[in-house]
Amino acid sequence: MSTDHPTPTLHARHDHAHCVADALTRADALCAQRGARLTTLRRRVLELVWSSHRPRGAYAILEDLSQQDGKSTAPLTVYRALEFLVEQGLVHRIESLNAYVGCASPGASHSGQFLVCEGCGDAAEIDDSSIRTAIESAAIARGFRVQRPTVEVRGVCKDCQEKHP
Amino acid sequence: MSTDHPTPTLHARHDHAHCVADALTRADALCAQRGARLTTLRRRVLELVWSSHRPRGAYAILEDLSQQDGKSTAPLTVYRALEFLVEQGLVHRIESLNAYVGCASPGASHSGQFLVCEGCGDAAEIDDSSIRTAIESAAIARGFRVQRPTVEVRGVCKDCQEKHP
DNA sequence: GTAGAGATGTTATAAAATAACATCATGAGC
DNA sequence: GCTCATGATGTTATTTTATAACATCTCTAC
Repeated sequence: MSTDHPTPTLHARHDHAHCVADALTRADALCAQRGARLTTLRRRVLELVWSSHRPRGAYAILEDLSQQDGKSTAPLTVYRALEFLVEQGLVHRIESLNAYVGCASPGASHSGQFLVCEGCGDAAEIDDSSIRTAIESAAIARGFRVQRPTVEVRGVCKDCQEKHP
Repeated sequence: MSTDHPTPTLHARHDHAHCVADALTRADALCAQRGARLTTLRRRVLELVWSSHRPRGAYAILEDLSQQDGKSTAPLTVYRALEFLVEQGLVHRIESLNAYVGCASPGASHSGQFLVCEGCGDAAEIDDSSIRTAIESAAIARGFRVQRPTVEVRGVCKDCQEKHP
């Protein structure tokens, strides 16, 4: 499932280096505050997840990791790091892509809503309260107790629409 | 990932045989109307998907199929049938489970919203207009064109809550 | 009846995820 | 500082999920 997207556009114009640095700093702070151990490996995996705003597969991250180190790493290593990062709310898993993406606002709510562009592959995290409450209401109406809502909307982002009119 | 759930409860009380027969009849009608070929194989796979209201993995269906026939079937056979059924809107894929479930109202809208119970494993399909419009509005606000919204809500259904208070 | 499209069969392989167990590192308590 | 227990990582093997490439069959339209 190598989804080769042309170029990411959704966030094309921003200072991505800053964006990553920011994410790492917030992760450091959050983990310190919680007494969670953001080890070197986990931090590196987090950085690799953040290397773009496109969800990345575990094996893609694995490759990066292996390449950086020269030696090859086992899948489990990456999966374990990802598991930790997801638990800490630093990374989200995009179910419909079997891939992972950095969380835009760790520490906060976490409804897990994404607009996934078919064009560029970017996944924009949103946190729309009306979606959240609509889901909650629908569930309550059926006596269903919500634990983890997943919203993944496939479509085409603004930039990609402009490119291909 | 063998999610062995105790017993399905969400739809425990209904006449499931009737439920399946109904689904097959509607599928026949829809495909006839569209000129789509609901072959014997595809119909059998549809029936197996409907064997419960729990999403079933492709390989589980494959096993059933092989067992029924004595001879073993190839995965691709099942995947191709499922692909057809999903295209026709007769079956939905639950992304977060890598599994398939019969569509409650084929031919109709198809927003693809599910309440997935962690207890019994049942996936109740809902079609809540306020969820649909909330997603649509959120997308529009960001210039995003929606193609396929996916909503999969993990939680605990009414019956399972009553069982484990 | 025949051609052609679409459906299925067959074999092999890729991609994604986990299991079981060994070893290593870190930090709390002494 | 040392020790031990806990948690993190390494290693090897395997399972689960999904697709590729190509051959053969089977309907349907003509």
